[in-house]
Amino acid sequence: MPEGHTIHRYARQMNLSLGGQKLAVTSPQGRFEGGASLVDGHRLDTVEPLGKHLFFWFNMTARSKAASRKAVHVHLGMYGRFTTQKSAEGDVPDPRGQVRMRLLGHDRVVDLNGPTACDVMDVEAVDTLRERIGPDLLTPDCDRARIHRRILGSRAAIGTLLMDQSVVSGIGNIYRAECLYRIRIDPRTPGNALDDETLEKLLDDATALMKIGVQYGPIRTVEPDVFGKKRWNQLKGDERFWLYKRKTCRGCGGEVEVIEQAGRTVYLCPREQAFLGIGSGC
DNA sequence: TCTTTATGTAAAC
DNA sequence: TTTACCTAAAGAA
Repeated sequence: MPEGHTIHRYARQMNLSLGGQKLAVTSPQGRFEGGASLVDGHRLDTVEPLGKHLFFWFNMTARSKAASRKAVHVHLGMYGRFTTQKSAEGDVPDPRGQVRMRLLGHDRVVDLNGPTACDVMDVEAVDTLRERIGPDLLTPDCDRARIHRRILGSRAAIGTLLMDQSVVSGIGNIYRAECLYRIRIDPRTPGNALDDETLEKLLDDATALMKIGVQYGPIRTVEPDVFGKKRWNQLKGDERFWLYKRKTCRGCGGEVEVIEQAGRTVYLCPREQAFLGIGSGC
């Protein structure tokens, strides 16, 4: 389920299972053979998450040269996923499906299937890419002020802005709909109709929800205390949400409205979510 | 078992 | 604005 929380979760897992090790890097499927051979046999320093992107930083130190770094850049897109399995010498599991990249460490093997992007980048190329990616709410040094400037200075709809990865990175279609419902703002509200305080509340809520996502995996936007923790852990499908993909709103029981913004389906509650700005309340 | 749909983005029109 | 990428889960039959 790749929204930003999944990326942070993977980074955490893979730093634990592969970080600091020299890895055998291959492309069982073949589509990443060239890239894999560049980093094969090198040490994985760290796995860095940024929005919906992951960077596997390899130490490329050559015998006679100063240290250099290269990154395998991965974007999962809609279908991509990593799977981690145990492995031992002489007992490495067969790749399942179309495995673009396989990372083999001391006792774990990580397979990457179905990514949108998987390529090797040097430091400069990563810096260029970084410029296109807005602050990540899950990053400790997240530049909230920059997000405020972009949103409060834009006439575009808040629902569109939240999905624009150059404005704020990591939020996907589920968190967008659910956060806007939770603070009761209509997704069509222009960014510049919000005030500082409301926007801060929105970003705080998104951050809190995504942190829960990093901890548990599947997205849940309903508070644990509504159900009791045991039940909460077992919520499935649209039970986990207020609105997303639901026919009725969990809050008021009314019909959920479905619209489209920037080519993606948005769910909203027309009774509870307020449209702010010109024309509201008239 | 088959068909539809999706948490995303970039390229093509 | 639409299509393509590529995979698996969910829904329909």
